[in-house]
Amino acid sequence: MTKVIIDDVAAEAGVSIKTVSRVMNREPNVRPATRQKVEEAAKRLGYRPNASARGLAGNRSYLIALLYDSPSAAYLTNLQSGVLAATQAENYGMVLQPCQYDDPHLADKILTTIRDARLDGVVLTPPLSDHRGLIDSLVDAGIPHVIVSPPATYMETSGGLCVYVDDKAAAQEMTAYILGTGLTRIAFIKGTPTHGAALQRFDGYKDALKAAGLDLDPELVKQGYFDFESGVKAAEELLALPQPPSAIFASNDEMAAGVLHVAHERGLKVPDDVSVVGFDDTPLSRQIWPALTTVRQPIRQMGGCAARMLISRIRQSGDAASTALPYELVIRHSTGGPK
Amino acid sequence: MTKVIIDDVAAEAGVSIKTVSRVMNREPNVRPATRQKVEEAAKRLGYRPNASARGLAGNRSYLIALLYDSPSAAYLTNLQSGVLAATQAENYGMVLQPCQYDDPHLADKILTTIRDARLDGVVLTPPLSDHRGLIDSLVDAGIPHVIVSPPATYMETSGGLCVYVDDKAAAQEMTAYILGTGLTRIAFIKGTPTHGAALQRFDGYKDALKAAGLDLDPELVKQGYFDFESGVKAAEELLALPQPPSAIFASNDEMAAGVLHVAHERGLKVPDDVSVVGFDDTPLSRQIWPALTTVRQPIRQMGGCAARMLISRIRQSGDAASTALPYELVIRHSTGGPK
DNA sequence: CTGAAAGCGCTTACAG
DNA sequence: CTGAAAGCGCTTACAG
Repeated sequence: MTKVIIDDVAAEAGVSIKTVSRVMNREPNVRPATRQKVEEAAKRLGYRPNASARGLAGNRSYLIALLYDSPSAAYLTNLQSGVLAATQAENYGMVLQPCQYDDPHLADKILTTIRDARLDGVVLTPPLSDHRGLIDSLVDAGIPHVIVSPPATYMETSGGLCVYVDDKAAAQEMTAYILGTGLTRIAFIKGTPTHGAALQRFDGYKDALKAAGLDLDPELVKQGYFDFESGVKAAEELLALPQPPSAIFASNDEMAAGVLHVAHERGLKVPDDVSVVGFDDTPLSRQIWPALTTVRQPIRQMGGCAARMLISRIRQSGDAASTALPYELVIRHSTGGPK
Repeated sequence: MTKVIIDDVAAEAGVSIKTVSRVMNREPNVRPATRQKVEEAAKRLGYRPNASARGLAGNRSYLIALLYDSPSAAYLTNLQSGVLAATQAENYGMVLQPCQYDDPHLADKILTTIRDARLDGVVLTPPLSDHRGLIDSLVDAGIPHVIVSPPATYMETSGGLCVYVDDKAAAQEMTAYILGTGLTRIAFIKGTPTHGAALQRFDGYKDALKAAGLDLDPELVKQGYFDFESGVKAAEELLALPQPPSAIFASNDEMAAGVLHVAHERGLKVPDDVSVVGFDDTPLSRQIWPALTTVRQPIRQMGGCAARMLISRIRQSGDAASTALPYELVIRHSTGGPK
């Protein structure tokens, strides 16, 4: 119960406190035998480094911030939980930083916050992942950062660290699945245009049509904004067409929920009259009726991966590289064919 | 850009650093004029206290922890956002602490975490709000804490700090509303039995029936556990009854979503064949079809209130008292009557 | 109501 | 690969 400090561990291991410090911070240049001796002593004593002392002496916080602007609650909590777990395993802490994408001074404010709180690095999440001004400021200021679901152009033009899912391949595969159920008149509801993933999903849809030898019918493509309301609006237009689609692929679950809403109001049976597909596999997709066919992204793992990459970059361990994580098609009851 | 420290503020205000410290920590015994002088100097210089230095010198973290065990994502993010805002306004920080209700060593683990991280206090959220062992440990160890939605018995028997909504009155009012639409055969799906709010909601339902001169029909009351699945199960039993209910009041939105699911599968029209009501006003309640009539709790405000009460208790400012926040009936399309 | 001194437990340079 | 000294920016006692 009585608190254990670095001197205790040093005494127990028979080394100086500086060596204990090296081990706790995973610094190189410690003999394996010494490292092990220190780790055992720390464990035996139940030593936990004092975060405040570390922060004060090192002029930094050992904290990373999760930057977000009102994503869906499910997305945020999953990502958060992944970041938190990874962060604690590395003797780091996580703080939450709500942001406003539209704030013209966003980049300045964030930089100030980072300096004031001596934050070690930040994780950017959609839609902030698309905020070029913010990203550029971070790069210019030399702030370590990792981007979750970056814009397509960013991935190609920079050496920045990113975590993502191959949205294009996922959308292509899902479109192919729908085609496989015998439906060819497939509508698509696009996501927010500035969001990289939105573009990729649309590309995947187009590629699948092309691969099947089908032409893209422009009247079957509607602009949405990743929210329920825009899904409703797009669905109303689509289902009022003289020749309505036999399937609607919405770029995310919330818009798909909007589509279901409109289908129900019009007395349409899903999937008999129209198939509906989403993207994300949020809890919502299981709770609406019928349960939604969708694409699962491993959000929690993406958070963990982002945190580990960021910390490794902060420590200059230098073996961090952008990572693509696997997606998965989840076939439920809003589409025909085998479940 | 160059960092401002307490000495700079002291010099600017013409006082000692100790006085600046008093002002920043809202301590008493500072002449108003002096306080103002310091506050102006701090503002002019853009002074932000160094959290690490405060923590090290004070042997505490100026951090409060939000303790939770997998509540709904919407609930967590809302509460979190309220706590975060209040906390920052008071020069405190917030950390997240996931817990496992069923862990037999939960109380010990939490106490250890609190000591290791020198946490100043904790906010308990459902279902941890009902964990007597945890609460007792916190009380015994003298750890400042605030309970969100406490068990009914706790409120009456202890001087503990709580934030809550009058669940009983809300459920009573909602039941009365359903009765007002002309329906009398109203079923009720209870929530997790150990959860105080679950009991209160059931009490409110019973009181409303009694006030209307109606007898409680035991076969119309089902046990649920605040999750989608248990809502499905309860609804299946209810709707298979020889004389099914004309309305179903689920103790939360997720269970209500389960009820809608079953109703749709059975080809029942909502609200024509059966009215459905939830509790919480999560985003889900707007995204399912038809949009759900429910009760809104001001979750975000509850978080802010809890944080302010906790910090005031930590500072021994001593004017904190348990607080009831207002609820609101949200009438949408899953019930008959005027919208 | 206000202040001068000591010290919290680490990391940073620097040395070897 | 390892260590001795200094100091980070606050708060805590203690004084007056």
